Amino acid sequence: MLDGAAAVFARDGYEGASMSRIAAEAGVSKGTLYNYFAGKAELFSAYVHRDCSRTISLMLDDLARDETPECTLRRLGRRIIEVSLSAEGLAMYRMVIAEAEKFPELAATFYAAGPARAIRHLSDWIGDMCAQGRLRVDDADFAAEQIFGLMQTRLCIQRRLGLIDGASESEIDRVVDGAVTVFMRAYGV
Amino acid sequence: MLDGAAAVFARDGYEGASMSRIAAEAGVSKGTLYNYFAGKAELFSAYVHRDCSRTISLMLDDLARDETPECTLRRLGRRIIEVSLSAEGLAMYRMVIAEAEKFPELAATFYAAGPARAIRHLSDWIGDMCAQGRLRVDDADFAAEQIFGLMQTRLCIQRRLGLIDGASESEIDRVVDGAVTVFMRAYGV
Amino acid sequence: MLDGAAAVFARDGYEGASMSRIAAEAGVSKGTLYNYFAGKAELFSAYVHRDCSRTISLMLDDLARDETPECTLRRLGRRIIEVSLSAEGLAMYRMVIAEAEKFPELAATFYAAGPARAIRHLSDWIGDMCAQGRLRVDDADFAAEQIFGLMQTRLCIQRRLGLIDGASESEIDRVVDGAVTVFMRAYGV
Amino acid sequence: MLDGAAAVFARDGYEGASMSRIAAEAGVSKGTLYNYFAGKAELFSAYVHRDCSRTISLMLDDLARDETPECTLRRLGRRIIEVSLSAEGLAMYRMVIAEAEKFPELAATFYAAGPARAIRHLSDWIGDMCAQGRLRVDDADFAAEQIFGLMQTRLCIQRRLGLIDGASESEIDRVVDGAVTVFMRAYGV
DNA sequence: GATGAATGAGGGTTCATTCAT
DNA sequence: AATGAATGAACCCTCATTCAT
Repeated sequence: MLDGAAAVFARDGYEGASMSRIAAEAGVSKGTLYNYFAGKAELFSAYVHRDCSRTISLMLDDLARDETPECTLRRLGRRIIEVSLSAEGLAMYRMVIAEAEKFPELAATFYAAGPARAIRHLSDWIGDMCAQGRLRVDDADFAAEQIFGLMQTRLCIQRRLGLIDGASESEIDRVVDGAVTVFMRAYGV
Repeated sequence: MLDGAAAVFARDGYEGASMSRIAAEAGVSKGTLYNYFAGKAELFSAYVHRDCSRTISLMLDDLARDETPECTLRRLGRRIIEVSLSAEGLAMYRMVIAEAEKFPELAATFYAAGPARAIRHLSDWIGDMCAQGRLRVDDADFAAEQIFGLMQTRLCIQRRLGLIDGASESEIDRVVDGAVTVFMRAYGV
Repeated sequence: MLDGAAAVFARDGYEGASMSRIAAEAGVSKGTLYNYFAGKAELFSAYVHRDCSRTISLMLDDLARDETPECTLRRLGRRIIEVSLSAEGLAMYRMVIAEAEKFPELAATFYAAGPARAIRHLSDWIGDMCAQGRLRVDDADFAAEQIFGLMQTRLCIQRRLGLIDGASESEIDRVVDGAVTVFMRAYGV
Repeated sequence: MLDGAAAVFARDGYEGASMSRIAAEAGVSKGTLYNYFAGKAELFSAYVHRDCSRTISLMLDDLARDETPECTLRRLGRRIIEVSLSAEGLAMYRMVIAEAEKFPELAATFYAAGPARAIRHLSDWIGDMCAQGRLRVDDADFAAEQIFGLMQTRLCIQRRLGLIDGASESEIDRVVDGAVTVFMRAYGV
């Protein structure tokens, strides 16, 4: 049922989605939908809560640390970009942004599950690197956000606007390499 | 009439806006609205076309170049952030992102009027600086996008998610200074 | 349009009536209904306001006074009963009673247009009769209400419960005569 | 289970009540409700049948006769008014009146349990009084209905319309005394 | 015997759109 | 050129009812 909601919400957005279509997509009756969720808003909320972390957490799984700083940055950067470009990540971003005024709590959830987690992860890692004398950073949080910003360049912007449908490995690498280069020049020892 | 549309679309989004409310806001009848615009989609399109450049072009006006590179970067960076945080800029971004699938042409228009213009401007400036030997940059376009990305950090992300309602001068300066510092360390001579 | 509402409300009651049926009965679309009335409640209110006085005011028109007290009482009594037994009067009574909690204002309107008017009329007339020395009444208002109560006997009660569908002239006369007899014995000089 | 139905029906009326709320109020599942009652109509019917006499029979209990006629009339009159003003009596009256068309049998039940019983009781008593030479009445049934009508004055009407929420002892006494006075003047020896 | 998940028809309401005036 | 009355499809949601467990 949440899967049906996911499909329709992702395709039509919150306002554009109709409970009828969601019910049809889920293979249940409208009545059943309302037996499980108090209304459209609650269904939307449940869907975002479930898929937010599910989708975005792919970003941070299995990130080993025993590598060179550049390697770690590259791997994480690629993940960030891949998630941002994925159909699910894109749909989630669009909907949460569009309905942020109406569902402030969902926006907070999205931020915590996605950007905030990635940034915190990066920040911790930067702290480690500094302690090991491999980076020189004053404000680790801020530097982490900068990496994040550098990754959201070109591809992510254009994808969100529907100007591109995806990106090749080499295009992603180009962005990642550029970001890592800038970062290391700025903060490397 | 487009002013009425602007007010309602910005407040309610595309799906949430109703032709009735727009007509009321504009002080004309629904019939008149339809005499000038074929339908809601076309009205939306006309509104975005007009306000896109109008809002976003504030970003680039009066940007003199006879300063130090840091000064120029700072001024432009502040502009970018201010527009992104402004009510109009935010509303436009949300709507265009949300409806990018349905109105691909509007997304292209938005991109051209906003990010693309800023990036081209930056790119040209970077070319000049390189010619003057004050910067060392291989791919000027890419570097320009990186500046843009570094500016969209922290404040812009949170604003789009409704987590903050604005930012103080000093918060903006913090982001701008951080971005300029990283950029100059990476690309300064 | 109010005529359609009247027909459906009278037949199905407020809760039982549907805007669809009213629209069909009125020969307009549901949309048109909502162009004229903000909602079901307002339509109901408009209908009651219009038909309340329209229906009930038949009760008091053309009541000349230059007769014997008995004659006047009889004529008015017959009117009260006739209205109470009429299809319109009955439907109005049922609906207003049923929805009094939800539409207190309508109940007040109904009371003012119907019972209160009849009672005030009677009270004034009783005052005149006392001044002429033809009746001896302490509390004219109260005596008026008593006449009203005496008229609502047997036929009205049974009609409201659907136990009878109407009454013959002689049945009405029986109630009226009984009421007038009791009243005159109690208050006549 | 009938208690739950009683609470909800009395509060929301027949149309306004929902089987879900009744089940919740009764603390059973909707399925169970349908195991015991064929549907909403039958449940309503069962509720009215049970509570009709239960509520209204308070009217006639403990009415001793060994008093003066005025005393007896007063006691019975007070009872009639009290029941009519009570929350239960009022709710029952409203519902039965509103749904009389749809549930003619219930209206008959209500009439038999309430007004008819009171009237028959009064009629019998009037017969006794006549036999004892303390009253002079031609048509005992009709006179009984007149007493009933005289009691339903002022307070009952206004209560049914929601114009008042109850009445003080003295207000009730006023109505009762007035009714008894009229009746005794009309029919006393 | 009791449950509660499932249904689908219908509820009131909104809305983009049309068209005669 | 401007209007506003009219439409009907679609909206979200509620409900009486059924039935496998």
